[in-house]
Amino acid sequence: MRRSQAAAARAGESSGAPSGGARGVPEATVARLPLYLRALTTLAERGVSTVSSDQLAEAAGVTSAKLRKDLSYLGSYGTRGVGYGVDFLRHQISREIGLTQDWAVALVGIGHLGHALANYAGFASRGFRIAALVDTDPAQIGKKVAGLTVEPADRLERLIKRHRIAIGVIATPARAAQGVCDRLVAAGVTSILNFAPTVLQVPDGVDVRKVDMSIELQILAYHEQRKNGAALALTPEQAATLAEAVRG
Amino acid sequence: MRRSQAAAARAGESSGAPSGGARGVPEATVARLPLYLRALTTLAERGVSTVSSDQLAEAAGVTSAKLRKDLSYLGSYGTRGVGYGVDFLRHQISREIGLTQDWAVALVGIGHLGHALANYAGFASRGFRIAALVDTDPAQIGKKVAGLTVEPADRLERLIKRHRIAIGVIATPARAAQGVCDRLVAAGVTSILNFAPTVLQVPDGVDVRKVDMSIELQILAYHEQRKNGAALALTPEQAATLAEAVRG
DNA sequence: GTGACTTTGTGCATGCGTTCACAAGTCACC
DNA sequence: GGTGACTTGTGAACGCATGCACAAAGTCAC
Repeated sequence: MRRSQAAAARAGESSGAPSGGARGVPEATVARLPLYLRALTTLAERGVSTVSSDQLAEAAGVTSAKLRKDLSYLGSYGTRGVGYGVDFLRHQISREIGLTQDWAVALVGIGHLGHALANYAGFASRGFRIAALVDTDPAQIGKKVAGLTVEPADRLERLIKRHRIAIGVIATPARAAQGVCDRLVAAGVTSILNFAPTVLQVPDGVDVRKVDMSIELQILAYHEQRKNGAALALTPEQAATLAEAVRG
Repeated sequence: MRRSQAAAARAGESSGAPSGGARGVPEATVARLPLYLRALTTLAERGVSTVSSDQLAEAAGVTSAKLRKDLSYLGSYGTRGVGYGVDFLRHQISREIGLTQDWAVALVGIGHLGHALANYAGFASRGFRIAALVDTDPAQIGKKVAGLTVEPADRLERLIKRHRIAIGVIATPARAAQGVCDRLVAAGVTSILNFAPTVLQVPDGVDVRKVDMSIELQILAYHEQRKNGAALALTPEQAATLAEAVRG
């Protein structure tokens, strides 16, 4: 049975996981761990060996109380009166997220965005290795992108099995996304990162996360509208209320 | 005074907005409106003129209760016993988000990702118009990308003023992002969409949203780790607990 | 060893978001 | 005009996330 992306992702029901899973880190915390990890990496490169929750929170863009509570879900990795060991904490978070192992990723859709993703260094530097590039466009197939050959779509299943790929990235046009998604899932992929502007339907046990620039822009536009000239774009009701207020 | 991206964005304190703003649509709802809008557009193209909350919820990947509550913040735009008028609702949401007006956008950083963004059709089809392409790389400057000429960075301020740009998109490497952000803000930009893997510091009144593929992948990896072989990657504590359970 | 100081870890309160369940309203059909 | 089927809009309950405030636990100077 298929369920919606939002239903599965939001509810944090990444089922298939042993219920109760470990110590049960809240979803909101999980989403911030990569942020902390990045801040810690920056600090480590700068030669910092110890950091307080205040400093780390500042670097990660959160409050120190939130940071401490987040970290407390992982364990007691700090030292009172001192702070956190940068390298130690970095390792703990890496392990928690699962970055100590290597993740093979399939990238489907080698258009402009696919090219950008294939060449993005941020993947490789974490434990993510793009193991397969796939496209349906005959003009793309066979071409070398970021050191890999673009394969035709019908090899998808074979590639996933051979490279033990668990994560798929969809960078196709919207109309092709659900089909690609279905094939990925059928071949055994259980985590999908979707760049196509579509809601994907997946069965239980498959996680979907989406990255949607158009939606982000629209959210910004909403707030922008309220800032400048809220008066320039009034709803009929607002206009009426304003008119009343002025008269009254 | 500078505040962190997360602090400002999460708290929904898009300050600068008249406090209380309109009827006060919750932030979580605002984030879903674009989803509904997209689903409605698809339905309209298919010739559907009326839709129930169940159907629309299915298409948008949310529950019908959530959808109805979300829409109720905008007003009573449905008809009991019937559903929602597709075109009417579409227009109402568009207006609420602010898509009835044209938004000029500046795109800074014309690398692989910048190219992909400049060519992305999803922007133009909504009310977003890329009005300026800016880069520091001399090799890029002067080139035509998606019909626009790439301008040098020192023209940033002038371009923003001339085109009345309120929204900036940052697609530079991480190390350049904060500098670009500062210049955008200084020139009057009050909404920023950040693709660089960095936490941006901005003053009150400026909204920042980030799109970070590396973080999304890490969140997927976390859940993936719990699914397959949770046994393959045990923490010391988990291993101990397991061992005990087996013995006991 | 002692006292002053620093910083973590956490119980508690608060607020936001989601879900449930149902009254109120609409339509079609007889 | 009345009846039954259907769907919205919303009050109320619940649960998750955040912020606050402080005890617990450590360091450092002397």
